[in-house]
Amino acid sequence: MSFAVRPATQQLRPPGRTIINTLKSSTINDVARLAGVSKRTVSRVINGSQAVGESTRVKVEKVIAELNYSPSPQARGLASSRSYLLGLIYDNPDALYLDDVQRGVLEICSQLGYELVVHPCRYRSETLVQDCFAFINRSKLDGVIILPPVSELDHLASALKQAERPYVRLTSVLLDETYHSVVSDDRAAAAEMARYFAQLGHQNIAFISGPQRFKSSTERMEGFQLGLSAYGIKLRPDWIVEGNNSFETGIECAQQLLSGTDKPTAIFANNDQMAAGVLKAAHDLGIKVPDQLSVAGFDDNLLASRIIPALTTIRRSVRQMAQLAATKIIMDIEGNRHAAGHVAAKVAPTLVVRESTKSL
Amino acid sequence: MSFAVRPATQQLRPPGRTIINTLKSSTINDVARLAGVSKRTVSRVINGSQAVGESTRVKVEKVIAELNYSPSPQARGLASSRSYLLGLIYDNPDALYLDDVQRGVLEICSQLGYELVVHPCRYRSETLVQDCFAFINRSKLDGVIILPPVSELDHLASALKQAERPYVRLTSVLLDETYHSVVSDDRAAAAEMARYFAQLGHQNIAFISGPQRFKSSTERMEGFQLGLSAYGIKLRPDWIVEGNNSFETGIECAQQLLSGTDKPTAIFANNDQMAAGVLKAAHDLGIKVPDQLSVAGFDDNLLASRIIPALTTIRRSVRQMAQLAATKIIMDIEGNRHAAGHVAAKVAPTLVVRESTKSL
DNA sequence: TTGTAAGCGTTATCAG
DNA sequence: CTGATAACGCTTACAA
Repeated sequence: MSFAVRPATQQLRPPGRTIINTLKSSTINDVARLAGVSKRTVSRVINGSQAVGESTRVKVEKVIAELNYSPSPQARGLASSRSYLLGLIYDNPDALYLDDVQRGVLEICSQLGYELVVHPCRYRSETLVQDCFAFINRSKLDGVIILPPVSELDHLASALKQAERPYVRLTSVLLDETYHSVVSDDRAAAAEMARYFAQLGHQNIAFISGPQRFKSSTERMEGFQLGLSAYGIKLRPDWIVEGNNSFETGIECAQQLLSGTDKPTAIFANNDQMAAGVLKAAHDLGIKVPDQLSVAGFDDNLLASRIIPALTTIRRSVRQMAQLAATKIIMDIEGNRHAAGHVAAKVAPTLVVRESTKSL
Repeated sequence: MSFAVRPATQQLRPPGRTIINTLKSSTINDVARLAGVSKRTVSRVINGSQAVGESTRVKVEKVIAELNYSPSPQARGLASSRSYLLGLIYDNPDALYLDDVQRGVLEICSQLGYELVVHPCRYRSETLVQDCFAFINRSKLDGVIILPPVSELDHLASALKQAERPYVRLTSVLLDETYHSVVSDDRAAAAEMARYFAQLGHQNIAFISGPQRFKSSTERMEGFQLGLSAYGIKLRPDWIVEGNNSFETGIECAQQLLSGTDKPTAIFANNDQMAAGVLKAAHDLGIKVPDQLSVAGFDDNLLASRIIPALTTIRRSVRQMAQLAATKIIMDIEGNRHAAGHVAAKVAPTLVVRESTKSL
């Protein structure tokens, strides 16, 4: 059977037509028929098999392009038990972080033909593991990317490992093989903040930590303490208070810290939300920031640059971490675990100095 | 062939085992075999067909529960050309809004057995429609939910309509059939803000609009003007300035508004981001908010309650809108377009008074 | 290098 | 009310 090749003058058609063509998708059979080869050969071309003659490949690719053909992920999945779907598992109150992650992951996904399915869940749920597996199985996800703090749950990870389901965890300390991990070095970042505070001349420094059950919290706290100790500064135990990362607890912790007779001259909070709470409390107490009190946060979320005074904070390149995670997981899915292990696993956050800190 | 029904004493097993069971999912054939009926009958039960004997149904359901069986969406999709996947199309700079939407949609999705696939896109792209269709076709999405401002693009909607692909648009004015729409009444909300300003005694009022190409911007502006006119107040033309909804343009617009000799005593901005910019500009100019200037925004995003002074603003129940959208689209997908048209299509935003406004 | 045929787990058709 | 049997669009042994 022979076909006249349609000239590429599609511009002349009404735009609606093109769209409809795109909509009613053709199948592998159409391609095979038009190219005068077997299904199997088309399949080989689609999957980039080496065992295809150059001229055959060109011919098939041409037909594919003409037909605007793209294989059905459903049929593909059914036949090969893959779905070309990645899952994103999180229980994250920070919408900004989440959005960054999604964009980063999607940049890679769309290049490699995967889609992203989102799944908020409850970190503290008894049935978290079951929930996640139900999610994964329901849509036969090829793999999942897990965001903190859920990513810190070792029992989830080991269940995934046991089930041989590819996964990558975004964490703030290495908890798993490098092909399962992308970590932001929160410890080093907090140490850098300590150094900055010390060089500003602060001695009386307070720290508002996040929940101690989160690794990210302990990493930041320890990094901060370590950094300070290099300058011979030690945090007073009563100037270490714990919040839950919310704006409200930031206010409460700050009130506690700033109510005594001797007050700290600088406060480092575990995240920007709480730092914003500190700003609020200080404002209400009539304490001027940064003149009487320096304040810093962690995350560099939207708030940080909008608030008055703008927050000195730590910026993590969440987007980049997400890209790395997506790259790794797709490599793993496609049988390249070894290579995935060699993709960068650690991202260094950076200090962003704004208006909320000042030398003594 | 006959099978002893396994007693339901799964609790006795080690928990790991349960998970693995859950992972390796059984098929419709297993269910059919164990229940001693045909595949077809199991399929009927799954899909809630009426044409199944009560005793048969019970028997099958029992086996399904025991096996923890759930049908493969891939196979289902292949056979029935449905994917049980919903798409979310947006080009939204506001991560908070996006997160709210996702949560709202997912609450409904998970109840009804659908998953959500996300797709950021570029509002201004020439190839937007093609991009969206490629996205839809690639994963054979059952339908899409479109967020503003992309949702305002009529050519996208009509292409979708022509292709008979279910969709729902979240907009700020009714642009489509009610089964294709969930709208937040921004006009009424802005009018309420006007009333509030007027009752506070303000006469010299300025407005920072969003881009006039967005319906949401024109709706809010017209609503505000209408509300004001009820009190005999008219906006001075030079006190209507246009920003692009960013913090930065909020600053610029405010500088312009506040640099003259006679200044407005109140500024209403099209969104919270710009209102935050106004706060910043006022602060830098030494103008006290709310003592010398009242400021209000729109959205009630995270920023609004964290900033100092906390912003008076308009809260939209985004979550609820998202739920309605998901409900409608699933009804439409499942052939119940008529019912979808009768689900509430309009959500009323509400005024939230905080610290940034004050009576004259 | 290429093709044939047998699934993958559902739903749909059409009898009974 | 129930059950064979043929799709659905693709991959994968197994040949050729």
